[in-house]
Amino acid sequence: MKKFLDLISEEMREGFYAAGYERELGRVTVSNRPDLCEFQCNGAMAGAKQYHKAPLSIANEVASHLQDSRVFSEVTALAPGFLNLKLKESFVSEYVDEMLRTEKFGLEEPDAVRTIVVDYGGANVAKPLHVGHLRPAIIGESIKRISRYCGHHVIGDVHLGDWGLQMGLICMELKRRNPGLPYFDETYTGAYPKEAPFTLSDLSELYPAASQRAKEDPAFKQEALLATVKIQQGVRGYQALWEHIMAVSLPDLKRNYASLNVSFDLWKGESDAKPYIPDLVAHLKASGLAYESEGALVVDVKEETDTREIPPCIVLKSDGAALYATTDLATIWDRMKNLHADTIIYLADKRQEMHFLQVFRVAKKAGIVREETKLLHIPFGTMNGKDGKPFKTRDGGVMRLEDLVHEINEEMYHKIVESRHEIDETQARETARVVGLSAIKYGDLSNQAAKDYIFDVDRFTSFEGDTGPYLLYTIVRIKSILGRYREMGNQVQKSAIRPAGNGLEKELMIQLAGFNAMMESACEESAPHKVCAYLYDLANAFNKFYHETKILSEEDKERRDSLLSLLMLTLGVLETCIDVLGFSAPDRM
RNA sequence: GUGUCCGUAGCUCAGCUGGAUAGAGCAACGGCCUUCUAAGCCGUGGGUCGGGGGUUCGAAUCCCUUCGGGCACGCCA
Repeated sequence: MKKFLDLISEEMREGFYAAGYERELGRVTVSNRPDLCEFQCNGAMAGAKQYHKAPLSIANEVASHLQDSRVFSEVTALAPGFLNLKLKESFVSEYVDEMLRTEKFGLEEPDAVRTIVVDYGGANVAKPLHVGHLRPAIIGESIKRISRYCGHHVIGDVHLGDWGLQMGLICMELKRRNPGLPYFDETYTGAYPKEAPFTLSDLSELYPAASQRAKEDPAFKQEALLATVKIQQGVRGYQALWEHIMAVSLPDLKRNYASLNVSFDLWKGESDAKPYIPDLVAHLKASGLAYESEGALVVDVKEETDTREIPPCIVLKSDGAALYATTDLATIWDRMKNLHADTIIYLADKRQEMHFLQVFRVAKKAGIVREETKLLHIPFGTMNGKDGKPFKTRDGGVMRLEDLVHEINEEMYHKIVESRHEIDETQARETARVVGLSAIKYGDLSNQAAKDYIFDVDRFTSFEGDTGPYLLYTIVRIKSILGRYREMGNQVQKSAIRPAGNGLEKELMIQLAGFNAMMESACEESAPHKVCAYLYDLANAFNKFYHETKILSEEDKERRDSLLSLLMLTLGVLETCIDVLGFSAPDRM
């Protein structure tokens, strides 16, 4: 289906053309004065200069040519040259009626289907997931779902951080505590134990300890760097330890991501890029781009138009070890060769902007990707506490993701039990989980990704106003009406949606009509927060309508059927939107 | 220092390809449940859009400048 606003603009363009002006001036936008009109066109003011005429007289001429429009019920010219528009009830209801009967509510398939790889930005396997991992997981999941819904071929890759210095640090901290372990004995040739010499909670303590020590003790850091090289070279004992770390971490990571309703098509990591590194390095050398500088292998990436100094991208460290840029480049190599990616989207902290700029430039210059391949870094801001400083728990540590989810679920559970005494324990727990997830995800996604944001548990657990639970509540209300209608012995079916019976109904329809345009732009811009804003507006429009309009007690059968169909459409659109955001609604709450 | 992002109501944020009276939510205050879930709806108060210039018929939005903050700037990720 054509987009609603495009249809309206087309009509307006004809108006301009009929009055003797160029069509392009007829662009229509949503009104910013809802008290005056539903839509507006500012083309008369834009065209005033070009035609040497007063904007108001242009507007008047255009308006006079649109008096018998099938789209507009009212076209009013107003000083200094606004065209204020109201739509015909029938035009709106016909569009919405067609949405109800069209696949994906009228969202068209893309002109070109792209293969999009979403890189969730590498949760570190060296430590349990903490609240800092919330954003890439939630935003990445949503971008994946939005793109997929819009018809693209999308592959989500968790891309674990499993090959860097953090692994070497853990090994050395372990060695410091247990020097006798066979992994560190290079003459040892026997089999290594099957069980890891540490548990998950050991791991969560080993890494911060090692990281701290490395800062204070340069010798320790040197050892860790060396250990990292050994891991990368596949030295037996270190390889075995690496496997232990993975074996201990992975189940926990999977469990945590699952609890967020986040899933991946690929569970790859930086280490999976290993096989492509030799080819990559050879290619960079052969192409003449890579050269040795201060012992390291680097590629220049600065460009004429740069407004600042862009340091060269280091491809291999002077000790021969791979680093972040190496594995990222090799991973791009892999994704181009084996996945045939058209677009790669990276979810990573905005502090990594320079890194991605360098990597992307090397990939382009070296022809690892095609000229038209899109490499996109979605930077997100730092998560701060209420004091505006990086978020810490009361005792100064990082808050584990698991604890946050638990805390929110508890809060939701109490709320549910409080309002519905008859509900049984299991059901209340399950509903709490579903509602809690909406609170976390919507709370995160409704903020613009790139900004720093205040992490406030109180805000996440509140359920009034612009929150996930508010949206679910709206959905539950609609489900409840449709359910009641079925209980009365009726079948819910798609009847004709007839022209709106009141202003609030019409506003609801207009909101619904904006669905396809919104979804397309959210996809184009990788902007889940646009879906959130739309969802909130739609839920608002529905709740206002709901408050004024009795549906089941409507006497006129045709009108009642029309209202029920409008409800079905609203429900469908709302559920589609929350689905692409990565959460779902219960039947009751 | 250079670059970059940001500064909008008491708090958290929208709005930024220039448009008419700058919007939500929270918090405060006041209404609405015998009627499809009140996690809702309606209303009141609250703003020099950091400051100053400029472009324009028109600027929160574009340009310049200034102040304040975050972040990044070669072998971490």
